[in-house]
Amino acid sequence: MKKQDRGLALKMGQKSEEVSAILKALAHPQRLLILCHLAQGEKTVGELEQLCSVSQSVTSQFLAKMKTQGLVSSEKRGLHVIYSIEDERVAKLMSSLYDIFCK
Amino acid sequence: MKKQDRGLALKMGQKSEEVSAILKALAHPQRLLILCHLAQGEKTVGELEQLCSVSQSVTSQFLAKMKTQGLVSSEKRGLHVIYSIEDERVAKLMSSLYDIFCK
DNA sequence: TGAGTATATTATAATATTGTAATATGAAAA
DNA sequence: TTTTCATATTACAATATTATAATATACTCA
Repeated sequence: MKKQDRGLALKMGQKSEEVSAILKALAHPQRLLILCHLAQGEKTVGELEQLCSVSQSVTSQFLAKMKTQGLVSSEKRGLHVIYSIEDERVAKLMSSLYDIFCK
Repeated sequence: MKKQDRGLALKMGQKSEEVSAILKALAHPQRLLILCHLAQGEKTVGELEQLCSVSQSVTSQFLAKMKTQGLVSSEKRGLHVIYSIEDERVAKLMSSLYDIFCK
């Protein structure tokens, strides 16, 4: 094993709880889609429901959990609640996923 | 929404089942660690057990499932079974995760 | 104020994942 | 050929996730 590789494994070991928790949030077809749309800009709950074909309740539950995790943030604007990606690492990850799986 | 962004969302929509299934495989602290070590080169089951502090049974179960998914492959060599990453996209993803979360 | 709209919350059943313990297999060494 | 070592498999209890349906909140507008 090369020196730099040992470093990689070590750092991953320290972070594996945090990183796997984030991956778990993305590890659902419709949550992944929700984040994919949010990666392109803020959206209301209703927009996400339609774009991703997820029920009102599930959309709201998913967003609430991801907000608790600090992955997204929300802002009330009139009747609507607008969500955006809060964790920059999630934004980067979505971009990598696009590069790896969709090009 | 920009044209290129609609493209991104569309492609992600088509792929979201497959991609989220792969993410699910990584979305566990010790499986992530296993893949992190495999990303640095082939390893025996016993090596992975020790490197990741996972029981024999669980290590084997995790590897079996990831093999069924096509993410890793195995080869018997003498007494040992050696695993490696089979899906190049997983290797790329591990590398991206390192860049995003460990730098 | 009252109706309608957008979102959140709760309870719950169905299903999936996780970890443990015990046992099985199969190759190599003694 | 029996033993030992490395890995795989199985059964199962504990826990977590998912989706649905029903209800609640809270804001806006007539």
